[in-house]
Amino acid sequence: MYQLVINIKVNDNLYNKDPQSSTLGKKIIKNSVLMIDSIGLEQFTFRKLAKKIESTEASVYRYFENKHKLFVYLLNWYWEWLIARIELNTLNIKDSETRLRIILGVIVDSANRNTDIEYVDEDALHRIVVQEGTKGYHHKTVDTDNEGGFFLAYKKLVGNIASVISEVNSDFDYPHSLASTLIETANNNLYFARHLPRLTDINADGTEADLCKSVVQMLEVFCFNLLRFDDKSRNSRFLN
Amino acid sequence: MYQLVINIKVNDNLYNKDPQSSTLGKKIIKNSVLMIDSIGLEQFTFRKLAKKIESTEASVYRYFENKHKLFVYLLNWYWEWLIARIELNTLNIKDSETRLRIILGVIVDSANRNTDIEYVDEDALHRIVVQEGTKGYHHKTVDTDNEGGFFLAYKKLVGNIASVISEVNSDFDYPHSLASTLIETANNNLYFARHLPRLTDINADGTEADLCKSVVQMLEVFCFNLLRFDDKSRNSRFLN
DNA sequence: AAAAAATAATAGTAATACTATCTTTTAAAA
DNA sequence: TTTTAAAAGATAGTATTACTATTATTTTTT
Repeated sequence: MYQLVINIKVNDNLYNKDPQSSTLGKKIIKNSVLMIDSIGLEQFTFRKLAKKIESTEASVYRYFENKHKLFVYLLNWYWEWLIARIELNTLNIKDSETRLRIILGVIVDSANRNTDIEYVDEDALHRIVVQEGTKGYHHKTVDTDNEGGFFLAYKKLVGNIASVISEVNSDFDYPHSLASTLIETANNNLYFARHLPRLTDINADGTEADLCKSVVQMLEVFCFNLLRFDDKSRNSRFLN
Repeated sequence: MYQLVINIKVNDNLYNKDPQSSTLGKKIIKNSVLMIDSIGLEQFTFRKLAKKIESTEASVYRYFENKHKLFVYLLNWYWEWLIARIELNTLNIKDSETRLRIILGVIVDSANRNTDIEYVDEDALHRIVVQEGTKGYHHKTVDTDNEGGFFLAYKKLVGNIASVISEVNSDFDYPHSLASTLIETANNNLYFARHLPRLTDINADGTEADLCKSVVQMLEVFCFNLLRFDDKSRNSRFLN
């Protein structure tokens, strides 16, 4: 057994001063994650954060221009971390269908990890992404944010998954849409199972692990049935 | 040609005083939609709204306890309107596959409508749903909101679509998840095409109508390929 | 040991998200 | 047609948010 220390690099337009470069910076990241997880993005303020870390609002502002940028910073951290975990977990795996299956597992579950960064609670961050992730890009500033490269990591993640999808079935016309849909569907169904159960067929009565397993199973049905059906050569094999 | 006047009924836990019952109330609804569409949910405040309709903050508060409830009210309005449009457009249509096809068209496009309510700009409301819809339930108060019945309309909408899905393929195990995924995927891909094109394969270069058409086409692929493949009898027909 | 950089302490501002109260206008009931 | 009740308007006030600015004190680097 071994643990890999991953160095997560985040787009530097997102901060004034790199939070990974100092103790205070890391404290800001760590406690932002914990606080947003416990009180939600709306209730989270720099004032409350400063109080918790026994620093001052002004000091927090030296790292992040505003709450939105801090939040998008955290999302980027998550996306980069997903990219890294996908890469690690599919290393040396030749068969693209197997790789896609592994990807689905990694998207849904933050548990099966072989990485560890001391100042970020990955489970809390994953909960944040599930609960509030879409607020990062459903925002009036999305276009300028996008120009600033705030969503490059998400695009890269989707691009990577899309290329595996295309390897599995090169005839399929919507690899990017399917990739983003799989990610969003994973998060939505985890959220729905817990809060709005009539919007899903997944149930959240069992353990956390059971829940993840059912979501992965469902994503596999969505993904592979769709891709297999759309493989025109395979269809014609059936039809002949 | 005829126009149907639909009466949209919204859960009365969402307001203090029914906005549909007075001129001021209707003015609040109408201008909330226009303002949120133009400046976004975050920037929208009761103060700005009051100024625009030449009334006072206090008067707005007499109708809605807070911005969140007003927003969820608007979402309910949209969901009820979708339910009504789906019902109208599938009236007398026997074949469930055709019904599902029609549903996909209605979800994506607010244009092909045969209803009209003078005090709600449906296109603006549709844009709001696409841009900010998920904020209605991705909220710390989701559980109490849910107990108050704030999401009954969305659940009903998903339930209705799910039952058509089950009619098309009774073997399919995830009708509710597929229904909610189709709605969310429709909205996401409209949004992505306009703002984050690398997250989708749909392109937004053509007209609004073209965009909608491509999204419907994609949803049809997602939906029917998935359902056809999962029809076990059909598969075995292929396999034998 | 001096200079530079980071942080803390403190203060202040405009805007937000309300609550409260009182007066005037409008609409419904007697 | 009056009376009365409800709705709306006018005005004021509060705690919190989302910042900016300034100065003093530490900490780090040279």
